[in-house]
Amino acid sequence: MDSVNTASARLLRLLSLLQTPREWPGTELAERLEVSPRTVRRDVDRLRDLGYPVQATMGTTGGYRLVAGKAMPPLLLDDEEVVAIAVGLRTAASHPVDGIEEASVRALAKLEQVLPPRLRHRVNALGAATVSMFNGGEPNVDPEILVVLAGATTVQERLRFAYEAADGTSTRRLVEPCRLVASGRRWYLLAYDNDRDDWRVFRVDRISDPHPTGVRVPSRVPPDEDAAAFVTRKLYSSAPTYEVVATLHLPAGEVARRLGVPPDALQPINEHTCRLHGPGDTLEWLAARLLMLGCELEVHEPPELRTYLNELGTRAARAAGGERSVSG
Amino acid sequence: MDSVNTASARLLRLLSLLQTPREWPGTELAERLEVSPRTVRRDVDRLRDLGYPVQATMGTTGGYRLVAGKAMPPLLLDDEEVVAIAVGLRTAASHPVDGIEEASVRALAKLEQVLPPRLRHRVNALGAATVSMFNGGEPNVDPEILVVLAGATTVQERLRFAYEAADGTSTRRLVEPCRLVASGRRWYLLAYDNDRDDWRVFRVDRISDPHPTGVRVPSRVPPDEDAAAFVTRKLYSSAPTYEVVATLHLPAGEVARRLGVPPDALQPINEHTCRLHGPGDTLEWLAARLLMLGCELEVHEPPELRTYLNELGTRAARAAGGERSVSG
DNA sequence: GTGATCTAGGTCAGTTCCTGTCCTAGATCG
DNA sequence: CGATCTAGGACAGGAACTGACCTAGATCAC
Repeated sequence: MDSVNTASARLLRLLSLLQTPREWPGTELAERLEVSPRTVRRDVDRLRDLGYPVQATMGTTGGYRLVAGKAMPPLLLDDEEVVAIAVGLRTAASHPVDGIEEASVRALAKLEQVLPPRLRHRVNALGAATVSMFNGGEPNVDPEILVVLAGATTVQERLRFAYEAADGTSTRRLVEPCRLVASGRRWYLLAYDNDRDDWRVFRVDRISDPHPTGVRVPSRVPPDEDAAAFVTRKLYSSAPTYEVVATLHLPAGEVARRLGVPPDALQPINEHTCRLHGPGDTLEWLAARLLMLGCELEVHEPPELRTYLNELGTRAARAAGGERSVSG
Repeated sequence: MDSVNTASARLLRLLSLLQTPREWPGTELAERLEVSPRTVRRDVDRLRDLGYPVQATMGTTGGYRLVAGKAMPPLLLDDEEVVAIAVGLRTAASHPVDGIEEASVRALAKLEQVLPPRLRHRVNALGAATVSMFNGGEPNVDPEILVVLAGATTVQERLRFAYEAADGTSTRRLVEPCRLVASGRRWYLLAYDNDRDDWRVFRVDRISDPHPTGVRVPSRVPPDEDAAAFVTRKLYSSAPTYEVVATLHLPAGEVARRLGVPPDALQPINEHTCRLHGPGDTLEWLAARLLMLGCELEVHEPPELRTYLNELGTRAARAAGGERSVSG
């Protein structure tokens, strides 16, 4: 049957077994792999030579197990685990608030490339239902599109897509993608626009129907050393970004832990109060983050946030039935 | 140098190359792997025999690439991708709102077992700062603890930990873990308490300092067929869980898409209005989800949510400087 | 259409490497 | 102290791998 390539296939199966969080006696491994215990010992040696540290404990209750080493071994995952990882990566990519956005998308691209269709369906079904609480009216980034863009960027392949401008008009673009950058809660694509013969920054949530042309192009030198800096520079002129100043009636340490902001964004005022000073992307996001701290606070800047909080407050009061409650 | 085990190691390297989102001509693969092109073709055949579909395109621009097949190939990830996955899984495990909580934790356990120390540090540094917006006063679940519990559960290994009861008193427990269950936004451990000689349900966020004893115990038959059902039954008597009834001034389809609730939780009232009827775990969570829809709404049940919304509304208004603005 | 470039795969000989069966040594636990 | 496990050397037969050379078929650029 599948008796092909016995040695390599066995090594992979052995790796898969050893990744289970338990100890495997050599005899049991020999049974499972249908070889002699001596061969198991040799296989373990082979894995060690490959750089994967197999720890062995001696004595009656001993056995083998894979432990943390210098390099990551190939991950052998079952269906459900793969789905869990894919869903996690999708939400992480849709809500870039970390420092690993590009890596998330790369990993997602790598994973989706080899994701069996049945698992892809499950991921889609689950992903649609997830963490949609963030997009308070904001258009969300489609992970599928991100994956396509990331692929085209790493391969340096010409790309065609439809782009909806701020005024609602839609145009078709032909670009050479350079880098995918996350800023705040949004994704941006830095690319050279072949029709306009200049560098452009595209908001990914306005890109639809991306289509790799298959044409690979030589790497064009980006306009600036740091792509992220270029995107930021290009964007601060047009996209609204808010600079928040607020007084929070909560210890600075507590706020730092809960909001995960850099330490220089917080100035302690006294033991129970501190001042927050940092950037924000959307009003909804800012308001939710601040209110869910659960403490008293005063927002000083920007005025738009104060307006929004006022509106949110009245809406919450109306939702609670401030005027008249519903009859039963 | 590392010329050990040429065939197997080469297969893994080939897999790693083919997982990159690009096309690899056979000659280039031969160069990279330092074998003849004929051997590359044979290696590709081997991979195909192992079940990993290598797609080949012919012609001048042709080449090999790994595509989606029936089974997942071993994932070969670089450092940053691993960190991204680990962070994504941690947040997913801390906020179980999907249907794949157990799989997330299993995958996380598998990954953390072999995570090199330097990567572990990066994951810790990033994970601490992430998505802390959710825990509006609620104690958060420590992913590390989840991983330990999951490991002990799958291995059926006795476990010792400190447990803080609702009244604040802390006791040490010795249990045989049976299953880890996610319900709402919380994690629960179903286990047989060896001291009390009975089944108990522990809230994971109240468990600290878990310690596997290394003693493996035969699988005890759980009290009920379905562990989740048992946990639910045990919990509904003590833990507060809310049943929400609300009218939302937004089309039912839009709400379903944004909230990700099951279809039977929504009844369309008219074209622009629908009624939501579903469970919720904490008031903060419910309020945030509903308010971030951005639409007008009325909450009918539970009364606690209406009280909370009222309080939130006044707090938002105060934050906006409803009475008097700050002097400049 | 023609040629270039790529995948696909058969055959064959030399050689490497793998495997199972012995064996002994050392560590650990009850 | 004995049982149980890992660790690893020696050896012989056999399986499998590799490179070289060959032809066939598909695709694309010119």
